[in-house]
Amino acid sequence: MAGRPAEPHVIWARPERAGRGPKPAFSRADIAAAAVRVADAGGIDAVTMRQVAAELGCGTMSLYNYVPRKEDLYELMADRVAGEYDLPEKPSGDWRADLTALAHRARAMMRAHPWMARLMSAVYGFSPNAMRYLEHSLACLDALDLPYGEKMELVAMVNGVVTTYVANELQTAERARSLPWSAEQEHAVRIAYMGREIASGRYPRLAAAFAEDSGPIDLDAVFDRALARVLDSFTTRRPENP
Amino acid sequence: MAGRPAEPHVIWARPERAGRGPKPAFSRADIAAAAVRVADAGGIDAVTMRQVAAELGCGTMSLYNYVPRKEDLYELMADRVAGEYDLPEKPSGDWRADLTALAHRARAMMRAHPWMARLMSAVYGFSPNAMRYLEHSLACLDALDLPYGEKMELVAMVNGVVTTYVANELQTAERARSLPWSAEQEHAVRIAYMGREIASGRYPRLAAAFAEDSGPIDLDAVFDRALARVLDSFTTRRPENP
DNA sequence: CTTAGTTACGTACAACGTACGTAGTGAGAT
DNA sequence: ATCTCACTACGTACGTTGTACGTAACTAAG
Repeated sequence: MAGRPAEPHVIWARPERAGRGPKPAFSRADIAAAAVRVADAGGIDAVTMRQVAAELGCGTMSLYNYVPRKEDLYELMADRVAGEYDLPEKPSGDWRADLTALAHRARAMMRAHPWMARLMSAVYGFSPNAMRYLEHSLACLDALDLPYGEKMELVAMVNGVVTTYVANELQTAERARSLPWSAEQEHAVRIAYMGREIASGRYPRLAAAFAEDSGPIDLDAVFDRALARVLDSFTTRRPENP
Repeated sequence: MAGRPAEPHVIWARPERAGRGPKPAFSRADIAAAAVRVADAGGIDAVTMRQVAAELGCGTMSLYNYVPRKEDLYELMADRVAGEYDLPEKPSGDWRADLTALAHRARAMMRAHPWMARLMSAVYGFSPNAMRYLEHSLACLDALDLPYGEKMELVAMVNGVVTTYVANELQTAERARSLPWSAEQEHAVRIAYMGREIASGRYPRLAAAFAEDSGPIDLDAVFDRALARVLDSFTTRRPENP
C-alpha cells in the first residue's frame, strides 16, 4: 500500500524517485505534460484520472503511484504551465515596463490554456515555478523604493487584474464545453434575454450603457487600461481623502 | 417529457408557473433558498441534486421540473444571494463613498457565503438581481462625468477587486472542506514546505519579503488599500508615460 | 367530459474518484 | 548468490454524481 497517506502532504515535498524497487515508468513532468495535453484538447473537465492514464498509456490506478490525489494532479498542471515562461532575462530597470510585459505574458499564457483561470483558484499558489515567477516579479521591482509588503501588494494586484480579465473573457467559451449546445447559441440566447430585460425600462442606466455607440469592445485595450490604472496607483501620490 | 430542452435556454426566460397541470409544490425562491442553505452548511460540493431535493423534502427527479440542469440551480443560488443586498436607498452623491460602501457590502456577502466566489466564476453574470446590482452601481456614478463605457470599466474593476481578494482569503479554508484533514494541518504543512524552500536561497526576494517584520497581515486594510487605489486611478489624472 | 400538458418520482446508467488486493520487480542486506 | 521487502503496476469494486426515461396522478382548456 504505497503513497496515499492519511495526513496532509505537499506533492513537492515528496521525493520523485524512491530508493528501492523498480524504476518508475514516468516522470512527474511526463504526467504533468499528459494532463496539460488532455486539458488543452478537452477542457479541464476532461482531465480525469482515467483520461490522463490513457494519455500516458498506463492503467488508471497506476497514476496513483505518482499522484496520491487528483488535486495533486492539478498542482502539477498549474506548476507546469507556470514553468512555460521564459524568465532568464534580467529586469531592465524600468519596473513599469517590465511588469507590464510580464502581465502580458501571463495573460497570453492563460489564453493559451483557458482552463488555467479556473485551476489557479482551485490550487495552492506556491508551487516551485509559481515561486520562481513571484521571485521574478519582485526582481522587476528592485529599483522601486517600497517595503516588500507593498511590493507584494502590487504584484498581487497585477496578477489579480490578469486573472480577472482573462476569466471574464473566457468564461462563456469555456463553460460551453460542457453544454450540449454551442457557445454561440448560448450567447445569442443570453443576449436576447438581456435585450428584452433592458427594454423593460427597469434598468435605465444599463440601457444607456448598452445604447452608447462605442463600436466593438477591444478586449486588449480594456485590459491595458485596467493594468495601467493599477500601476499608476503605485506611482502617483494619492490625493488626501476628507 | 417535461422541461429538458435540447436547445439553449436561460432559466430566467422560462415562466415560473406553467398554464396547465397541477400547481407546483415549490417556488423558484424555495429552491434557491434550499440550495443556499445546503451550501452554507456543507460548502458548494454538498450542493447535489439529491441533497437539495432532500432539503426540500421531495424526490430527486422532481427537482428537474424546476431546474432543467444543475447549472441553472447555480444561477438561482447566485441570483438569490445577489438579491440579499438592501439597495433601495438612493446614492448619496459622493460616488467614491457610495462605491466603497457597496464594495464593502459585496465583500461581506461573499464572506458570509464563502462558496459564492467559486460560483460567480462558473455562472453567467446577468441574472435579474445581478442586473439590479449593476444598475445600482451605475446609479452611484451618476454625478461622475464619464462615458458609460468607462463607468462600466470602473464597476468591473471594483467587482474584480472584491472577488479577487475574497477568493484569495477564503480559498484555503474552502478547499479544505473536501480534504480528509483540517485546514490548519494543511496550512502548517504548506508553510513548512515554503519555509524550507525559501531557506534554500533560491528566492532571495521572497525570503526578504517573508523576513520583513510587519506583524500579522490585516486583510481588511489590504482590501481597503487595493480598493482605494482602483478608485484613485479614476480620480487622478495619469502622468504622461515616456 | 375529454384530453393533453404538467407534476412527481422510482429506476437505471454511465462516468467519476479512489480503496483494496495481488502479482511482479529489483536494489540493498546477508 | 540468495533473500528480503519496499516499490511499481493494475484489475476489480464501491459509493456518489448528473440525469435520461418511463409511469402514474392531476388539473386547466376545449
